[in-house]
Amino acid sequence: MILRHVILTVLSESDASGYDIAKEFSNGLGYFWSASHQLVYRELIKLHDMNLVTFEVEPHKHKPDRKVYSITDMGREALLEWFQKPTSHSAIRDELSAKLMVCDIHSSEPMQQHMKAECKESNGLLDFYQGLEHNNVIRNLGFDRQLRLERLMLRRVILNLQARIKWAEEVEAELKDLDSLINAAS
Amino acid sequence: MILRHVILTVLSESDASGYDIAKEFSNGLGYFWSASHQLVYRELIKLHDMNLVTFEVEPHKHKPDRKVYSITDMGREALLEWFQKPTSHSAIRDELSAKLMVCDIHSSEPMQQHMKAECKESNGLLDFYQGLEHNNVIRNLGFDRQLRLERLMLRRVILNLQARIKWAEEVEAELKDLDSLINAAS
DNA sequence: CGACTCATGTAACTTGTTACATGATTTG
DNA sequence: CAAATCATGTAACAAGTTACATGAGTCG
Repeated sequence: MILRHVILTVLSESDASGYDIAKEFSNGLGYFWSASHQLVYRELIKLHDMNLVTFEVEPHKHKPDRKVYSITDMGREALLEWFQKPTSHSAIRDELSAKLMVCDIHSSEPMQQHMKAECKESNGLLDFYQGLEHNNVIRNLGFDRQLRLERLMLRRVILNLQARIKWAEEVEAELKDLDSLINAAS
Repeated sequence: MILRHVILTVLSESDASGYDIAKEFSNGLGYFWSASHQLVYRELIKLHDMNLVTFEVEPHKHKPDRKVYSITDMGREALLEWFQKPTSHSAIRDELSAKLMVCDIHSSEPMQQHMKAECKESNGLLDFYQGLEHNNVIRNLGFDRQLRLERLMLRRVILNLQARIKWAEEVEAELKDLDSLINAAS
């Protein structure tokens, strides 16, 4: 549902092949959505069935043919309708909290390891995205709308990572304290 | 995969029917995971096929029979194995960021409305979860392990909601600024 | 007397993952 | 000479949603 609209948004900016779109999920789109190439191809077929996109085959010598997709007027309408419709919170599914619950019946030691790994990984990602943000701010000397929107997307990721790191630190400290009580009692 | 282990964790604490477990997703489990009753029943069948749980039918007069599930030793092993295994970051999928991208080709006005709604909803949830946290802290006069773990789960939700609210505020302010530039130019 | 709770499920569908397949061209 | 890039897909599976079905008991 949402992936379909992400694809329509990409096609609103310029025509593209399934391959091009799939690649974008490793770049800019990857800030907020992920999808494998298989899924992209499947969704493009569905979008075509719904008359929201058309395509033309572009033959290539020495390379596979490309199917270049374009958005239709119906596609543009569908995109606008989705854009204006209220957004509901998606279901929470958090594996680390699920594992935290296991600390009630097992030693919390593995959980402390998970928290260390979470800090390390999230800090690595945070550095990366803050690097992109820094870069974005520098490039945006004028008032480029696209750059400013890109920055807001980066802000989302950054704020989320900071919250994850803070949580991991809190949990690690608290679990250490919990274990020290057990050791003191024994 | 994860739902299966959440169910095993519940059954580690006490035996329960599918109905009981499904109901827990509206209570404590709902802090970090969601699942419909249909899905819970289906997963219980799979867990039974894998010999990770057993069940006994408890007949009831005037009420439907209950299938009461218990975890097996194999189930306990499987749970411990999952608990100790490193956790990978789950794929990012954020509908609001996806809609933000549409602001590049449409008026940002609907997005500002989405941000207002997001603030309102997240603030409502934040109040609710902070109420639970307050309650938890008050009850935890001793050093109850379960209560302290519950509090950590609440911290996850709270930190995440605070990040969401901060982002929504930043986006709303920035989009207003973006629009004022357009109006000033015209 | 209508709605909610208790308690189980089936079935169709959607969304996403993983493994496999093909085959030419470019790069280290 | 192996690996990556370009470019398309099929097929099986896993996970989650939505709609439907049944039927007694309780509460306002």
